[in-house]
Amino acid sequence: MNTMIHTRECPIETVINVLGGKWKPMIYWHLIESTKRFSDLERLIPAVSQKMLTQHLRDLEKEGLIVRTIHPVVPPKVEYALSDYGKTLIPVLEVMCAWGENHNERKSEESAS
Amino acid sequence: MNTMIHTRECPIETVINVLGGKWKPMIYWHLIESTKRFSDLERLIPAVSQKMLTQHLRDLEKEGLIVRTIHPVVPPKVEYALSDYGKTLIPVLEVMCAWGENHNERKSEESAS
DNA sequence: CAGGATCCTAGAGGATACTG
DNA sequence: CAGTATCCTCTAGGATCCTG
Repeated sequence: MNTMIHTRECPIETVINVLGGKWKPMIYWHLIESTKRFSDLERLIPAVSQKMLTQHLRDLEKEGLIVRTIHPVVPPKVEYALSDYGKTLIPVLEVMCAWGENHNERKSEESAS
Repeated sequence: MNTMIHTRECPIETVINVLGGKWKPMIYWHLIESTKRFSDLERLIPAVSQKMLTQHLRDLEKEGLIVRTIHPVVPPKVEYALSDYGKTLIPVLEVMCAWGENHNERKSEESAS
């Protein structure tokens, strides 16, 4: 495989596409902590619409980052968890998170001066 | 302006917002290599429109990531370079890039099977 | 409970023309 | 050369209603 970055789709865009949905980082973030049900995520992220929550979960599942488990009970019980592969994103998120926090502080200071 | 909104915005979203424009990662990526003129970037990123190139450059400048230097000559000469602060993003990009490349390969294999 | 199906809007981005 | 200024398109996302 060619590792000449410029000739291929920028891998950074890949990451942004994977996490780029409005609520995806937050969804992912909550799943790092533990497995969650659909209604858990709705409660944890009150502003998200059902439609987008569903759609983002499907996207993340399609990328192999999360696993959707349907328990055949009544009422329905569906659980979402990070896949082993999905966990490989955690260190990436941590690095991003650290920079993002610093950047937010920087902007706060600058608007306070 | 105060920072009353201390809802602890997810720092990951901060990174995504900073790099989230359609061409921002690519612009940034080219500037890592060296200082570039506006026309250089147009040539390096043929698909970008003038409008978006200008707009994204302004955004990146506003975030303090790049520096815009106007040389008072005729014809105009404007150069864009990473700021020292902007360079702090490089390690973050490298981590993202590594994961993104791996993810692209993974998806290639899966669609080839 | 965990969604699917519809309809609708805002804003990111594109196309084109013009200019100091 | 390095942009503005307009106008236009397209889609991510929101709101609402319905169901196995």
